[in-house]
Amino acid sequence: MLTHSEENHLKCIYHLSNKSNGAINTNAIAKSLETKAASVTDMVQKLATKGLASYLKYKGVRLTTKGEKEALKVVRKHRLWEVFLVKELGYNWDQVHDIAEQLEHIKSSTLIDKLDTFLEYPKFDPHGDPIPDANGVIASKPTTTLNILKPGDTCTVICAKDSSSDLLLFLDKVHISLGSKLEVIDYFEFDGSYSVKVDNGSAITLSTKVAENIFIDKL
Amino acid sequence: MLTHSEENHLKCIYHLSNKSNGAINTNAIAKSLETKAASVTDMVQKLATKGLASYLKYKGVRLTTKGEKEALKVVRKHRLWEVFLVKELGYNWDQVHDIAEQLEHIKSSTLIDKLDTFLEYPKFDPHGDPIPDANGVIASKPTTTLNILKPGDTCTVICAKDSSSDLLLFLDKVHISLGSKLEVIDYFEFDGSYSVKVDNGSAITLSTKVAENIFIDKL
DNA sequence: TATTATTTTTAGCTATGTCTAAATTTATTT
DNA sequence: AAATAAATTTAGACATAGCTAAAAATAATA
Repeated sequence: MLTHSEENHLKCIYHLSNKSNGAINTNAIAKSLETKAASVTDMVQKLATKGLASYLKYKGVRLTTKGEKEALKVVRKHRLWEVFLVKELGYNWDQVHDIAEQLEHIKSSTLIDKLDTFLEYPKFDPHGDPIPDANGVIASKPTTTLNILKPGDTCTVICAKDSSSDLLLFLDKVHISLGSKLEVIDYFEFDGSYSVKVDNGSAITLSTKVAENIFIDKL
Repeated sequence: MLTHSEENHLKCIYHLSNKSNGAINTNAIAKSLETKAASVTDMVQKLATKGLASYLKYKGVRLTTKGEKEALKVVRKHRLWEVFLVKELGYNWDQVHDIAEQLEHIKSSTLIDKLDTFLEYPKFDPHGDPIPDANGVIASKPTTTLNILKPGDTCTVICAKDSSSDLLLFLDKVHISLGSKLEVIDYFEFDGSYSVKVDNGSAITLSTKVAENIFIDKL
């Protein structure tokens, strides 16, 4: 059983490994976790002892397969809880990180899969980051935006490209949220706007600018 | 800010104070928390220093007003999370305690009230224990069962009196769950059975025995 | 009431996880 | 290549929260 601190270090190393390749520096971890290099050294040695990381003095850390598996579990929990907080409890995506940071450490062999089912197996969190499945398989970040769709196409909304509150307010007003199902009814060459049905309801109009800023999952 | 252990001790003292009156023994707390008397002494002294409990050596502890307020916050969190786990995630009421025991320690000034709203302000948890409101006001355990209702009366389901799996299975089959709205349509003198509408759906028949074992909140 | 039993506290130890400061290694620059 | 700078590790400290064993206080019993 891993401690909160061990899980945090694993997750941190996992994230840093995705940004740069090669082993991860003690200092980078310390900065990211807002702790001190000396403390990181201790934890990293502990993770190595447990077979979760490979560590060479002065050279940096990497996760082992086992360590990455554990890191992905934490990432999965964090992102699923974020979906819950935004989709179900009505938080904004910029408010949920600290709470998810705590919820990701809840220990239970069944909880997270039940939550996943409850949320209907979301593939992305409210920031657009992919959610690992129960086996630790993880997709890449979304690249498709609404404006590549043609009339007749359908999709689900993943997240906004930029999280300016102006855009969020607009989306909220037209009842587009995380996971909304959209159907493109029409496209108008004149101004590049779209007519779109939201969750099989009434059709609304979206400007090019809006369409360019909504990440989607094409169906 | 309280630690997990401090919160656990406060909650424990709160619960024991409701069972017996007078100050609470160190030993009773230790037994309840599955720890040792010496450890409890330490924590209790700490709580006293923080103004959360009044403590006299060898005489036992009581919560101060401040301490009881904090205890009630933890109880509120625990029970609301239990409702979430049962009502939303599909756990049985005998499976949720350990998970709620962890969730109750999540720190956030907004989370629990949003959860309360999401769950539509339940008054009782799945074990029938009352949930303190945001101000710490708490009702007493339910005493009313379905069999006191007359045709035309309506109520919401609080919980089952005994949690035998037979009864739970039956209730599940007829789609009666925590928070279901029931309307008594008819009562049959012959066998004491009831005709009841569940959530404004179709009418079903409940035997006297079932009716005697469902705690309700009369509307 | 004196004695024994029980409860509670104190004292001292341990483990975890953090820190600072000093020592060491690695990297950079002249 | 030597000197300096930066990064990393080690050593030693501290706080929290738990424990055991011994001491002290209280309760129960002969």
